[in-house]
Amino acid sequence: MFRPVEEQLQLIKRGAVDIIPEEELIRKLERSRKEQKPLRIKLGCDPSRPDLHIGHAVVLRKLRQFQTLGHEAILVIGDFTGMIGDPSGRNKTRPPLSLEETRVNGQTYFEQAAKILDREKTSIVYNSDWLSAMSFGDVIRLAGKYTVARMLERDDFEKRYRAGEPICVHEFLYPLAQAMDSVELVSDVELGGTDQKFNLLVGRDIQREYGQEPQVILTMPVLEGTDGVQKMSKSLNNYIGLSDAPKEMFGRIMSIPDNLIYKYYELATDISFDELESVKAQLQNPSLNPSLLKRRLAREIIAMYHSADSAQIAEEEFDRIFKNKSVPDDIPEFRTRAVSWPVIKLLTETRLTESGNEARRLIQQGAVSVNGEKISDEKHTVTVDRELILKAGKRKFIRVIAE
RNA sequence: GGGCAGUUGGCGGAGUGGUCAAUCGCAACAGACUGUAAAUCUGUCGGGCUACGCCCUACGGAGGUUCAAAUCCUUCACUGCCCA
Repeated sequence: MFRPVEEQLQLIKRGAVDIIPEEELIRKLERSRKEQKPLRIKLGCDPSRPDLHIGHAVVLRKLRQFQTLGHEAILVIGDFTGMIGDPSGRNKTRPPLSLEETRVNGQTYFEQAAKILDREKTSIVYNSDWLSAMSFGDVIRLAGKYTVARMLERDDFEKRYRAGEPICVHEFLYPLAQAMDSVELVSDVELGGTDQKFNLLVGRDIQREYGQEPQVILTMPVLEGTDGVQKMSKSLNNYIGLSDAPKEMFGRIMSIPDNLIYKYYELATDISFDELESVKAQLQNPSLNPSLLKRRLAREIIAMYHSADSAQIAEEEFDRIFKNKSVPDDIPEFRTRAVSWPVIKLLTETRLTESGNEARRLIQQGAVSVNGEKISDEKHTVTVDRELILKAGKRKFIRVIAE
């Protein structure tokens, strides 16, 4: 049933940053194979932002690999911890959510995660099930097992503390709560991004405190967003969402900087080791246009979450708009009875621009056109005969139709 | 409980009575160019307008001083640091 340990290890290590400690993982794998008993692999997720992107997918895909190897995937929806607000990787306290909100988000989360995981073989658990049952006394006893100095070892806590930024006491409880999840689930391995390393390690200590064999931790790199610098996240608007339409995905992938191409291939696609090597070699070849590799990357990713066909359609659409500078297939419509429209009014009314001033600015910058003809006079009046295409900037179009 | 410092536009961060819709950096947007919605360069970046000038709203909240306040005073809220 289980493949040889060496073979398993090769797949498990792909892309991983840390496996701590690796010998323990090997021991666990050996035992699992001998006893024909799958390892329990835990992945916690934060339901405060339920829109998954390919950055989340990196670690979900790792969980999927464990499933493929026959191990048991446990997805912990942090509905309870969502109420605390994990400050990992952020320098600010997050606003807490209500339990209901986190439950709803958790469901949404799973729906999207199911694009990657083997739906039938994934256990979904909500940590409010056990955490909300803990009494204040339980919590104090738990808190007694860790020290403030150790908490302050965590990089972001330390930074915030030094910078004189607020750290609330409840934030210290987050790693402990997450550790209790591991105790409750008796996890063998816990996955996470490198930014989760501290939390995962606390899990080991607390499991030991509760008389369990500590979990092995495995961290995956954090994927930078389309800006190429910051961690992919929705709030920075540098993400590629798993539910994004193919066209949207294509554009966003094309906008990543060249130096991220390899990383994306490595962490976000399933291409083989050999192909990865070939991508690396091609990137080093100065006569080869990197945009070709980006195109292929975009097609690979879209094929995973949509289909190969929609990937091709998205690529054609991309060329039509940006290479040939023509109008996309389906654009929003605006119906009107009025025949004469001052351009500025039409731009604001159709929501192509936020304000009149913005409309004026765009006209001055030569970004506005009607049926392909540039409008340079901000007092211009547009006559809506039957229909026309209004364009503001390179990505905003609207079809204006006379009623 | 006491003392000190702080709260500025999406973010970071200048500005200590008029010349401040607020230097600068990042992000964003536009144009040019290109190998792509990369990079680079240039410009824009609160709202409204009868528009090279005018009006409105805005520098944590409320009130006050003043011809005039982001800038001074009072008070409330929040945050950090130090002492207890």
